[in-house]
Amino acid sequence: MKAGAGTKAGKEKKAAIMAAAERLFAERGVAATSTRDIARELGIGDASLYRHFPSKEVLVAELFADGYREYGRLLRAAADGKRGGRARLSAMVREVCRLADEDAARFTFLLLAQHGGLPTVEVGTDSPVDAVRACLAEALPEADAELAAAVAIGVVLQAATFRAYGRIARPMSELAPTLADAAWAAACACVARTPE
Amino acid sequence: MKAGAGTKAGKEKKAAIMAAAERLFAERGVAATSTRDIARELGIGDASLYRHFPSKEVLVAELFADGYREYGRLLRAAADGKRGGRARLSAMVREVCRLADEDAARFTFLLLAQHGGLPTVEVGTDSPVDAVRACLAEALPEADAELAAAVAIGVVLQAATFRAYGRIARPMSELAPTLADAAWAAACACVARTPE
Amino acid sequence: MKAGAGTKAGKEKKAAIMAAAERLFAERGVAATSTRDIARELGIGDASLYRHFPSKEVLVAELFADGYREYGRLLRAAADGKRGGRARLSAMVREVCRLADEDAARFTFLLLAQHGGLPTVEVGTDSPVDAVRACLAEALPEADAELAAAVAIGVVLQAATFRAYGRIARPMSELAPTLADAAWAAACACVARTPE
Amino acid sequence: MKAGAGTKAGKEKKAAIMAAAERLFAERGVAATSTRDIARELGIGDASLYRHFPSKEVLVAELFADGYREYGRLLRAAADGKRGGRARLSAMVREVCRLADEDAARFTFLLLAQHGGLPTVEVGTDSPVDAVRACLAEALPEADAELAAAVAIGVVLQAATFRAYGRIARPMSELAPTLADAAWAAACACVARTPE
DNA sequence: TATGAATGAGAGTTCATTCAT
DNA sequence: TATGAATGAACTCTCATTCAT
Repeated sequence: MKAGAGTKAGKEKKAAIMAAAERLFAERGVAATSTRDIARELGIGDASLYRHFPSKEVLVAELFADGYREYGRLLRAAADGKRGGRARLSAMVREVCRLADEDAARFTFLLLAQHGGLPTVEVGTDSPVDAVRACLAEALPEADAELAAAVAIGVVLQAATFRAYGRIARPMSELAPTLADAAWAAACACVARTPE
Repeated sequence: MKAGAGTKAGKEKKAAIMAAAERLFAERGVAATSTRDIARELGIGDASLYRHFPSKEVLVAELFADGYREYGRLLRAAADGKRGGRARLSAMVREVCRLADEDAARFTFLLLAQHGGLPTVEVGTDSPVDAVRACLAEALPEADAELAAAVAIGVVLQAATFRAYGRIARPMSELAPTLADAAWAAACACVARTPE
Repeated sequence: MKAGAGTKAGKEKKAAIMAAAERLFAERGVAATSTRDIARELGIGDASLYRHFPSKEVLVAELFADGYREYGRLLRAAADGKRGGRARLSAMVREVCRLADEDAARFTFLLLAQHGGLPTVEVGTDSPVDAVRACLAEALPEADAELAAAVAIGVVLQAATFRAYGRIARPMSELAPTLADAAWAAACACVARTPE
Repeated sequence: MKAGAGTKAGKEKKAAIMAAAERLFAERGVAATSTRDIARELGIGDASLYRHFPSKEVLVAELFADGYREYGRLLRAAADGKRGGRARLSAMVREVCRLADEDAARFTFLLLAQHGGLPTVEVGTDSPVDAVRACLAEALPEADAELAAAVAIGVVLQAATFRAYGRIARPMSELAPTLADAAWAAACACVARTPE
């Protein structure tokens, strides 16, 4: 049997490693999580990781790139059926809040954690950030798209950060309508500004 | 009597260490900066840091607490003369943008970097976050103060993050008016559910 | 019945492994060549080597013993028809030079590389070293045979080493006549103490 | 006290490390000697080595470069007073034999061991090899200097190798006169050859 | 006070080898 | 038979910290 790279069992193991790593990275940060920590979490030897990933750096990068792309896809999908910038942004915000609630580890790792500059990762225009930017660029053509995206995203992420620090108790999904309004309002404020 | 930890020379040295550490922490992150890096930056021996700080953790905590308190003070001072929530928030945003432009290292270290959960730091109610929260709690008594603070802060910090990643080129101070409007609009959206 | 270790296909595989290993060992040294390197070179799985060899050490030993014996046989064969010590040594030198040119990897592995003391290998009196020693012992009965063999061999091997390091450009075969004279002269100097 | 790099005690320690490393490298080879082995030999922690050398590679390189240069110097010094190529070569051979007997570890490390290609080391024309080459180039201007050096050096080094393997029992110094004759004879054989 | 030296713990990674399939 | 997965041991090297001077 000359199976290329990755038996079924192998792929499952790889997925298990990624899941465990993601959880630990979200909890403690990438730098504070050792490869041994990840292995111990899975009950395997530390050297076994290296059958599935050539290095910790690649593991982090792959994890990040995969998740980031997936998030971008989900946001675009959420906005897909909606008409009007406000409704589309609203759908995206709702989706983000759902993701934050349903898989907190992944959300934290992807959007709140610091990965040390991520010099390796290049996601192109698949990212959730770009999904928001594209939405707002279309809806508010007179606004600085980058800035509008920044403020809209900031609204949601900072709420999530407050939640992570325990300053906010309610689940994100409950906050979604309010955050959607706030994000839209903030984005709108980026229009019709005569540069002083 | 040689320069001691309590003397003028001692204090200067301590300040120099803090400044160098802050710069390196902002550039590479706390975890990626070793005590030796800091010492080398200053041209002193690696053990000399321990004349002024009992541990790296304390250095980080002190740096953070000092800066955080100072930022809180500055924000409150900026808002002091103003009347009305909107004007007060606006002044705070302007001040934050000025700080971001004038000492990027400190700003990045205090507001953008992650310090690994910061479990040691306890700033009480002196923090810039609480300054914003207090301002909005007074101005928008019907809003969830914590949430309003989160969205207003998120607006500004995410813009700064985009700038740090090179997505936004203009200095923060130029963006300040827009960000002030956006922050206020976002905070207002946290009141009731009637779209303004 | 699939190809087994004793079948024709099995023997071919084993030979392929030995050839690849020899090349890599010569290029990088034994210690710097991993079993995985060898497997990858052949496009087979890392565990497959162990179908043919019980350990890396045995692979090295077998490779060395085989080659060494073969070299001894070839040297003896080269000298076989010749009369007189000088002619016999000359033929051996020529043969060694031919071997160096024709299969540099094998030559380097067998005669220039160090294998870490080679404690496992025991070639008895089949070795090329002993072939030279026997030749000189017969031709120069008054000389210390071991020493005479050493100097004669050193003449040729050091030339090959210089070639390996790029200090000598011409192929060994071109140097063979000169090296034969030099080796003979050196061996003769091991007789008595009367300068020839 | 702002001593540049290296207290007196520090320099002694560095020398001790180099001596221990040299001995182990000679005994087992560079690859088979771990940094921990060296540290254990000295009764210090493994991390302590890194206060004196930035890496194992640098330790090896420094050791090699230092010793090689020293050997070159000694060979040139040994030949200095002598007149005539033969006498000069003879003095060099005697000196090499003395070095082999007096500090076998260093001799083995420098001249017999394999350091893995030594890509880092660049000794220029200070090396013992070049000392021999220069001597022979002057004495035998019609010979290919590189080849003459190779054969002369091979004579001595292969004798030393035989000794290292236990094939020769007498100390090198006893063999020196014979080896000097043999080396000179071999070098002379590189003259007056009409390239066939 | 300031420093070079020292160090135990631990990092990421590689290795030869075993094992289940 | 051939293989991907697994692994314990070992590797080089870094870190925050302590200590003698």
